[in-house]
Amino acid sequence: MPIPHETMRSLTEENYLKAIYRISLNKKLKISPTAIADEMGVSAASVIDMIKKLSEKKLISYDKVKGAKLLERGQKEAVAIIRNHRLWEVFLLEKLNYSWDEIHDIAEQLEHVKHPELADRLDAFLGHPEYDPHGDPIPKSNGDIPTTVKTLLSEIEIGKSCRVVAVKDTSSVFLQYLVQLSVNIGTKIKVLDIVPFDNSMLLQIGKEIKTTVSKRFAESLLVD
Amino acid sequence: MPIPHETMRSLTEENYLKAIYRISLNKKLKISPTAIADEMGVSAASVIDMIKKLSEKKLISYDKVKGAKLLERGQKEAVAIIRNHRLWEVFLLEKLNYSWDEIHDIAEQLEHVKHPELADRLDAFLGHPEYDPHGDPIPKSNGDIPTTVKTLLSEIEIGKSCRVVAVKDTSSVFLQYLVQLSVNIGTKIKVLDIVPFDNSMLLQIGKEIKTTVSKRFAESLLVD
DNA sequence: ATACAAAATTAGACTTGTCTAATAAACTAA
DNA sequence: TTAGTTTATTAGACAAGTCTAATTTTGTAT
Repeated sequence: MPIPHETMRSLTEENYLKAIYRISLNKKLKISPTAIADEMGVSAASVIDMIKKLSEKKLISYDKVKGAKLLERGQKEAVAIIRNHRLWEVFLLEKLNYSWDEIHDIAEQLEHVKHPELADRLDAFLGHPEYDPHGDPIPKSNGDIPTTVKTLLSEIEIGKSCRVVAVKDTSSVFLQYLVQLSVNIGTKIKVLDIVPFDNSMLLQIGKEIKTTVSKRFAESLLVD
Repeated sequence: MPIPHETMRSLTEENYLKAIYRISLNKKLKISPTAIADEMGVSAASVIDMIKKLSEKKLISYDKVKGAKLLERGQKEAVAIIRNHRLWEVFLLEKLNYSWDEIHDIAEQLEHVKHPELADRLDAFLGHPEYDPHGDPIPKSNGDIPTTVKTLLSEIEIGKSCRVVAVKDTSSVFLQYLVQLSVNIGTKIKVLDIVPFDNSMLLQIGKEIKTTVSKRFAESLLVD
C-alpha cells in the first residue's frame, strides 16, 4: 500500500498550481473556476474537484466570492516549478541549441522532474542566469523573483522607441512570427504610427525592418 | 475529445516496455507475467491487463507458453528510452556533478521526456559518450548497442586480475558501498582467495584496499 | 496418474482525473 | 424586480491503472 505522503504532488496537481499562479499574476482577474478551466483547457466541473483537493491539502484557499488563492505552501511550489521551467529553457536554448519556439513544450515536461538540488545544480551549471530566453525572470532558490519594469508595446506612443524585454505569449506561432520579423529580447523598436481604426502599429524594427503589426501582436510583446 | 493517437505512450506503458526489455537481456528467463510483475513491483493481475493492451498495440507478442516478447516497434521504443536514460545519466554526473548513486532515480524521470531530436542533441552536447557512468553501453540513434565482453566478478578464478567495466545493480546502497571500497569503472581487482563455504571472495582492490566481499557482491559487478 | 503447488487469468472494486448533463446561485439589464 | 444569462456545483459516468480474491490451467513429484 503506497502511502500517499501529504507532500507528494501529482503531475496534474502541479499543473493546477502553476495555472493558478499564472492567473494570479494578472491582479485584475479573479481566480474563478472558469478562469482556471480556461487556463488549463478542462471543464469547470473538473476544476471544482481539484479545488476541493488542493484546498484540503492547504495549498490554496477557495471561496465562491473571492475565488481561489495560493496559500504559502502552494505559492512556494508553484514558483519552484516556474523556476525549473525557466532554467530548463535556458539549458535547451544555450546548451542544446534549440530555437526560441521549441523550448517551451520540452521545458513543460522537464519542469516536473523532481530531485532536491536539481534546480540549484542546473542553475549553477548555467551560470545563474537572471532571465529565461523569453525574457521572464528566473525565480531564485529562495523564491524571490527579480522584477523588471515592463510595458506592453501597445502602450508606447507614436514616435517613442523601446527595447523588447519579454514576450507575453510563448506559443510557437507567435515566436516563429517574431523570428520572421527578426525580433529578439533586446531588439530596438520604434513606433512610427498607429492606425486609429484598429490600433495596428507601424513599427521600425532594428535598422532594417519596417512593418505593420496588429493590436493583438502589440499586446503580446513587453518592452521598456 | 483528445484523440488517443496510436503512437502515444503513457508513462506506464513505457515502463512496461522497459521492464520487458530488461528481462529479455537475460536470455535464460521466460518473460512471464510473474517475471514482469516482479520487475515492475506490481501484481500479476495488473500485468495481464497491460499485456493485453501492449499486444493490441502490436508492441509485444504474448503466448502463455512462450511468454511475452517485444515486437519491432516495442523493441525500438524500449531501446530509445534506455538511450535517453543513459544519456541523462552522463549529463547528471558530468555536467551537474551528481554522484554515482544519485543519478539513476533522476534519469528514471528524465528518460520519459519526449521531443524529436532531444536525445540526439543531448548526445552531441555530451560528446557522443559510448558508455554511461555505470559502464552500460549507450544505444546509438539507430538502435545499435555496442556490445562488450563482460564477466561476473564471481566467475574470476583465484589469482587472476580484472578491471571493473560495469555494475549489474544500480541501487544506491550498492553504489555507495562501491564508493566506500573505492571501486569505480576501470578499477583493477585481483581475486586473492575464495572461501569455499559461502563463495565469499578476498579481493585486492587497486593498490590500497584488501577486503572480503560476499558472493552476492561478486555477482553484481561486471569485469573483464 | 493423482494430488499439490505454482502460475495465469478473470471478476469486481478502488483511485485519479476527466467529461456531460442537470440543477442551483449570482449577476445584469430593462 | 423580474427575466435571461452566466457561473458554480452536483450527480453520474468513463478510462487508465491498480489491487485482492477467486478460479482455471499448468507443472511436478511420487
